[in-house]
Amino acid sequence: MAKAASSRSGESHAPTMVDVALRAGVSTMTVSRALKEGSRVSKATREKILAAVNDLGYVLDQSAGSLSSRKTGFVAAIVPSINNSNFADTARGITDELESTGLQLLLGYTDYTAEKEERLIEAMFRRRPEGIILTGGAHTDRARRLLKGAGIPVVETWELPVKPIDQVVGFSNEEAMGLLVKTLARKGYRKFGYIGGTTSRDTRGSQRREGFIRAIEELGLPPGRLVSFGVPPISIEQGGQAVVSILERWPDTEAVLCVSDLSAFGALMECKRRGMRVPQDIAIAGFGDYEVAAFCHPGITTVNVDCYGIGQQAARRLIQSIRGEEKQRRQEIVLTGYRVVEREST
Amino acid sequence: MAKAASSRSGESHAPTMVDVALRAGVSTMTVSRALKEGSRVSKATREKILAAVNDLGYVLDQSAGSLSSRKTGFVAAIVPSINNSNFADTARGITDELESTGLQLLLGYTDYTAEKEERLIEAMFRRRPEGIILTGGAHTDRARRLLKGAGIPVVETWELPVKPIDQVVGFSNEEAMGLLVKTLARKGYRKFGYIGGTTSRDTRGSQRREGFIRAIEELGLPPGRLVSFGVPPISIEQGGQAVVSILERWPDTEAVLCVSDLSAFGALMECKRRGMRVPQDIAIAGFGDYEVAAFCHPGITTVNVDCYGIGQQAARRLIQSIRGEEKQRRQEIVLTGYRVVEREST
DNA sequence: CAAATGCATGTTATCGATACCACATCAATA
DNA sequence: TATTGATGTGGTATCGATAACATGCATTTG
Repeated sequence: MAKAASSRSGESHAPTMVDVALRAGVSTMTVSRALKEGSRVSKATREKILAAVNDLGYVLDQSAGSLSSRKTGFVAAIVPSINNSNFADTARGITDELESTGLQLLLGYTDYTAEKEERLIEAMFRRRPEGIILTGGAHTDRARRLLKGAGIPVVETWELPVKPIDQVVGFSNEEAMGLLVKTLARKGYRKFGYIGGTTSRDTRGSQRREGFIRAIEELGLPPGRLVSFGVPPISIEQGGQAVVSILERWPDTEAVLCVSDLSAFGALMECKRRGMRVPQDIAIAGFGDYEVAAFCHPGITTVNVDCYGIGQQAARRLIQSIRGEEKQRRQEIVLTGYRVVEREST
Repeated sequence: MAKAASSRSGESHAPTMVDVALRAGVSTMTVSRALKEGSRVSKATREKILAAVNDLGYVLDQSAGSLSSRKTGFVAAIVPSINNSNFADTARGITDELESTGLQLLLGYTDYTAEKEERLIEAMFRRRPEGIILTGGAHTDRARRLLKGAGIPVVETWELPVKPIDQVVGFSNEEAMGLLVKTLARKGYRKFGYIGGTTSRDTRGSQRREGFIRAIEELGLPPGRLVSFGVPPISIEQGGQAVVSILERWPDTEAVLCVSDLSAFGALMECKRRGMRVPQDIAIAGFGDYEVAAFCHPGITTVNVDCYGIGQQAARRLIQSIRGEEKQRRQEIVLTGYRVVEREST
């Protein structure tokens, strides 16, 4: 009645390290070492083991490994949306940077809500990631508590939070938008409109809006004409609707700045559809330097942000903190670059 | 000299289920049940336990749980690129569909190479996913072997592989492109150009190209003028270069079809930059119905694909196979819809 | 030549949770 | 009253790997 010997090759369950060890005639410990980089196993033994692994089609079980070694090999990253090519670039930067380290990315998106972020953080923490990368500095109280209590490095990206949790890799959206206003003001534009929401959901958007307002003030220009449409992210279509709304209320508007290139593109296309000349009748600028901004006609003036680099650097800092002696110099802020790219739309 | 009792509250390590159990005055088994949906624990006990969980800031460790229950709660998905909004939509569909089930997505991208896909599959299998969703049917031999040997449901998406591994959720790219050709032929276009690569890297692209060629033949039209530029994915910029190349070699081309809306958009903008009228001087059509195609001016005629639905359905089938009695009717093929969307560019 | 060192490998005890079975209650039924 | 069944809870073994320590053998060194 006893359970039949599990060494029977006919068994249907997936092979474990024990099976490999038996077949190679060594202990599981040696198998474990042979499959790990930089452990010392004699060449002959390693070959025997690799042959056994191959024969059996064995695949290491990292769940078991991480329980034992107390290292999961996971890194968590949370972005507002993966349909946004800016954030997709950041995710790519993270993934590429992690690739060589053997760390694996757990990626989630919040749809721009702090509540979903909180739920994601909680779900991901059940996987015991060794570090986490977040977009922005707006989190629920509970999320903050979780993040601080987890004892893992945290990197906030894409902006400069007032109260950073740990490390930061980003730039001032306010300054960046201010720079764009100043650049256009220098070209002679004076009556500015702005398309972009106020909601707390998109903190980077709000910061850009603030930057716009402040720059207008500082330059002593006529007050900006602000319009917001829908919930973030503002789509191409909404950009088109918004520019119409601006032009109806303030027909003398000379330049319209948008929270992102997508809304700028929508505005641009709507203007062309209406037979307006850009930039002669109205100038349009965006933010983010999406691919579409460079290749549409006319090209859209925008602010280029190093999206991929943000991901790369965030991952790099995380890896350092994970690998490092943990007594790492935390609290560091890495500023990433941005620059205004002038094109034909202004 | 003995190790001090580990029940000391001053301990720095993260709390485990034992800590929660001690604090709530129950066994770990009861804690485990209390934290799991649909297990029977008395209301009073559950509240005690949840209070303890809260006090200690306890977070369940799923690595440990999955080792014990032999269920990891992971689903793997592999797409060619996450910077492509079509595939991002599919990833969104998968994630959204998984959300309510407690399954978590492991997402990876191949950069359109089968080798990277193989490496990803191997890396992901170390996490013992309960199912896997792939894009396309082109895999290395080793990848096929891994996939078949894993004993988990596999869903191939976005096309109809000749030799499916398991389940399929997709459509015929060949037919879809053929339909586009026929639609335009019906409008009177006869001299067609095509922009899109031949490489085996992008199998969907190759299938669309085949569909183009075959439809031209079937309709008895003058042979198509084919141009391919660079490695996939063909960018906006390359679309612009390609259309120039077509017009130089075959100035009388009436309509240009592109492997995707991105190249179509590039072609469109390049034409406008050169002062050509679309569609009067040349008609342009794309594939994929990206947001940009709908809102650029003129709007681009294209083939709408249910990207999000592909992800949703793939995830649904996977969930059924995972939850189901495993003796599920496998080998099923789900056809997802597509339709030609005619806009001003043709 | 004995002692010391280094390398390759094996042994044992976990990591943190859950499956499985056992058992004590208590209410409903014959 | 005895029997049955439903319910809530606990005890123990175990999932598959690795850390930490132990061991055996070969090589070096004074």
